[in-house]
Amino acid sequence: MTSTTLQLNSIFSALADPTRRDILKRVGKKELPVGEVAKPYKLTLAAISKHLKVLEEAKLILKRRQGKQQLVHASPAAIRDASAFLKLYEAEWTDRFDRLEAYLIKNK
Amino acid sequence: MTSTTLQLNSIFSALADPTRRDILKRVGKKELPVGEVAKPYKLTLAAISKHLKVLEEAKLILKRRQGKQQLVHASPAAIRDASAFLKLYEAEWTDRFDRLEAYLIKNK
DNA sequence: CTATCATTCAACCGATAGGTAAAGTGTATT
DNA sequence: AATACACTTTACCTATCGGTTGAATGATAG
Repeated sequence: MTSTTLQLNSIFSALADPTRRDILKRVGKKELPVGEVAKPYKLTLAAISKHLKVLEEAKLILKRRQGKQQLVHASPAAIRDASAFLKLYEAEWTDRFDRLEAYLIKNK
Repeated sequence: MTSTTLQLNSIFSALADPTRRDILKRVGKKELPVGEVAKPYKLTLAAISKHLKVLEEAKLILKRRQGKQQLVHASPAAIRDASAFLKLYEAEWTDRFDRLEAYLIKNK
């Protein structure tokens, strides 16, 4: 598999989990330490730490150490890749789909 | 969980598999019977049928029966939802990220 | 009706995902 | 040096995923 394929695999599977999408939303607005990231969820810190690892491996977030804390923020590159993938098909499919639907209605 | 959340879960996890992304790409160009969809892959028809079910449940494809065959085509609505989700954050994150990077470089 | 073609469903399997609890690591603080 | 704080890693559990084979279904052809 190409590296792009592997990247898309990890980006989309990272985005498939609602907790991770929510984390992403929050660290996109403001850089947060892991402890703060974890607060809204009724999950253990270990679970959040795992979610962050998945997001980091998909390059959707970056971490930097500041003293004892690890500060987390969203990284736009991966989101741009996923978004580009979807945009590529969006317009084309919409056109084809509209023509097909019109045809099916006409011949029903 | 809201229905939008559930939809995004199923859309992104459907897109996380490279075989499914490839199928999607092909049925976006041309409506194909299941047997044709299956041909390029070294998987059983049953496996492809499962992949199609996942895509259908995510509303990324639609099927219609024509005689013995089931014709498969891409449906743009779900792709638009996922694309909208990503676009929403793309610009915002890019801005924030650029400012943060500039700050970190200045203070390194 | 029966046979055949196109596809799906059911049962099963090994691997991966998401969660926990508990031990381990890195960085201040005293 | 010892303790505390902020995570991360490990070991484990259960559920889901992606695949297989083989039986079942739906639609047409003879």
